[in-house]
Amino acid sequence: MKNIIPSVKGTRDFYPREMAIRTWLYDKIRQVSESYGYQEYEGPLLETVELYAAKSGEELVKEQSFVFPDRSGNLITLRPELTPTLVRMVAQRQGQLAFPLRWWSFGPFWRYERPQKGRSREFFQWNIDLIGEASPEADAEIVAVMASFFEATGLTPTEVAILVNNRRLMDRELGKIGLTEAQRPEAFRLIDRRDKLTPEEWCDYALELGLSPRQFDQLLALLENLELWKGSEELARFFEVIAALGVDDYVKYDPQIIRGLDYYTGTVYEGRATTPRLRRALSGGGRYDNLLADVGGDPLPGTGYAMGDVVITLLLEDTDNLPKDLDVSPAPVLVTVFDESLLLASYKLAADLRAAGLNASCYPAPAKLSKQFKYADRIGARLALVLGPDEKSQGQVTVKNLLAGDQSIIPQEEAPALIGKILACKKPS
RNA sequence: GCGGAUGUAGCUCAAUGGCAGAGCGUCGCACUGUGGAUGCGAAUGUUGCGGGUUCGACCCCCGUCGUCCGCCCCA
Repeated sequence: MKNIIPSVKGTRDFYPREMAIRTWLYDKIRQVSESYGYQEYEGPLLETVELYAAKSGEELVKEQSFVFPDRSGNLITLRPELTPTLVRMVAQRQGQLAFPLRWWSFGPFWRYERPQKGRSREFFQWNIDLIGEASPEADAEIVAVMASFFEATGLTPTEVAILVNNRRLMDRELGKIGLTEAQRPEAFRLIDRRDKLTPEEWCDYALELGLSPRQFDQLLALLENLELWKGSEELARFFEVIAALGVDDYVKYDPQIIRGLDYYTGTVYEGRATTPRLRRALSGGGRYDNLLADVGGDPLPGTGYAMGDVVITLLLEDTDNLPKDLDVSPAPVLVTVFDESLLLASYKLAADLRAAGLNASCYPAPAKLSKQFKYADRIGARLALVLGPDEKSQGQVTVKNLLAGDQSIIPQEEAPALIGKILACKKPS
């Protein structure tokens, strides 16, 4: 392989096989989202840097985004997340939209990070949000959509879990053990990082924040307390609704879930793979009640999450839940070209088939039939048609079933109807 | 941004510092009107790139780029 210009670092090429998987995933997402009454939308892939500068995490826009000047010197960002765009779109038409708003989207995003397993610089992300409803029911519904997606793709509660916590609850509990309001955001960060540090490092970090040894012990106890949610009316109601929606197998309380983004205000949740081979975050989100007001809209509560395509696809592959029969050959019929003098007749036959609504391709040039049959086999065609001198003189065409190996000769004018009938029979598999 | 591996034919990988190979795939033929099987044959390389050491480098050293695996961060 020489002199081939390399692809941009961290991007992926979707060959037909991978593209079929991506389309399959998109279809699943659409199916689940729409089953709950959510509408598809899409925003621009390019945004001004200002849109993210206001909120998001500092690091997300400063260090992890693709930002570059356009020809007039304005700084353009390849979107690293969708929520700011969503919030803008809602704020712009706040008076015209019907609330509560249920919207979903699936599209590309970019983050300037070091690529590795489960992470690329260009990825696809499912976003789904419920805006205009502040109740725990709204959070529960959104979490139920996530659970339904797992269920629809064959992932079981032993393979994935949705961990839930509530920032208001944690804020209150931190207050109870004597942390000042100024200390609490840092304490959130501390909790968020617990899994990423050794117990010693974590303890040092805690003491650095000014926690007393007694407070440290109290914090530890807090994070071990799986009953903590019972002290939150919001979460108590949330779990009731989750049970009513029939997805409680997937949803668990976890006092350690905090989430990194600064704009979350209430219930937060995270979909995790729990299989030993792949213990990673699949999706994450939460309630953001101040975001609309922050960008200049009237106050509106919202809740929603995002799921990237990379890790979920890895997990689905790992758990053997990717479909095996993805059809990468849209044209089940290949018309062969016998020789130069019959090329146009073959082209016309293929056109007749297409006019009848069948997907058909025609070999583009005369070639040995063995070569054309081999090609038909390679592209996964089910039928190969031969229009040679014998057939032509009789007004007929040979139809060979490539799976069964048998063939028959049929009148050419009946070919579209008969072939349609053959293809309508279930695929022998 | 930090650490560790790795880079040889289209793919998967061999080759102790001494002629750069195999399997699979591709192409051709057996089979000038029929694919998936079989047999025979053929093509394919600046060993990522640039330096260095050496009589001699795929092999050792330095640099660089890509990829992979961790960390950071996140989806």
